[in-house]
Amino acid sequence: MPELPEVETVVRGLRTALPGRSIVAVRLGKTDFIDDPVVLGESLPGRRIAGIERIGKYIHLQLAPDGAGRADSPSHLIVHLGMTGRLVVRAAHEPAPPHTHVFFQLDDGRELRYTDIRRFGRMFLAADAMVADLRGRLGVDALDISAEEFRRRLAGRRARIKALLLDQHVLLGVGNIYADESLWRARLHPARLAAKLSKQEIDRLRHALQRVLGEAIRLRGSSISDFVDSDGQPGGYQRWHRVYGRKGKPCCRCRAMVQRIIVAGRSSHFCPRCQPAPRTRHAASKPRRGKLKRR
DNA sequence: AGCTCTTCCTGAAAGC
DNA sequence: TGCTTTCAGGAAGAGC
Repeated sequence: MPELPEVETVVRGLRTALPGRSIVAVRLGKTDFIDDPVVLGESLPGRRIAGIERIGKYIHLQLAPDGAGRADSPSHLIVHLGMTGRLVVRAAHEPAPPHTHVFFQLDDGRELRYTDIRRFGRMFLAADAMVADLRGRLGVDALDISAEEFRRRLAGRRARIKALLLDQHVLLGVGNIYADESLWRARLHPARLAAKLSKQEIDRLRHALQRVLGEAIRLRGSSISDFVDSDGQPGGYQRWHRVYGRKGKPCCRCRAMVQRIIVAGRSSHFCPRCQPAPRTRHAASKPRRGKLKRR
């Protein structure tokens, strides 16, 4: 599933292939994941791709100003890969895999293709203001966030740390795999409440997070089920997962059995020995004695 | 504020 | 063996 390292890998690949190319034609299959497929199909032909960047898990294709004089046409194509989305550049004559729903025919005989089995992805055209709005609603990129900013965003939050790591309004780019891997590395239980983490624990978590993300980018992402880069190649970081998908296997640090529980509605993998569970109020509280307050 | 549940979707894996 | 059920999850919205 594409998280920050996978999206970064795709963006770097697209950057070697797309800038300077123009979109000649657009062919669409199923379009229920596209905000306005008609406008997308009509306004992209003739547009030149100027650059590609990553906004969290979003892929942002910047389009050069419209040569046809339609000055008001949106100049940003935003793509979110969801769970199973793939953006691949291929020669136009090569057969496309099943569930390929968008074909951007390029002026060099190749095609940028969007394939998405489950169609959890999103695709839309955006004007400048919409991109600014998107950025404003989202948190700070997990790779860039400073220690101070990370502490500030977790301070006083009574949510579980796992929930906050996944919350794109807090931190950008982290999904289930890298949340679990970072928490293992920082030796923090996923159900710990953010407000109860010490400064040292928060700093340790940020360090673990950025290290895990950096290593994953170096290995071109994790391919669990569907992920491939813009050349169609899988990543390599899945071989280095320490807890994700390792339920029942020994912890790489202490040999205790890796467990899987649901935290914040997400399956969470952790080592019960390295990542001690928070004290629940239940277990800690003494039976109530004396008179109960009337209300 | 933050939790749980639901929805979207398909294919793999588990269960019978 | 072959069918049915369950599960996975990013994000948003509802309801509590």
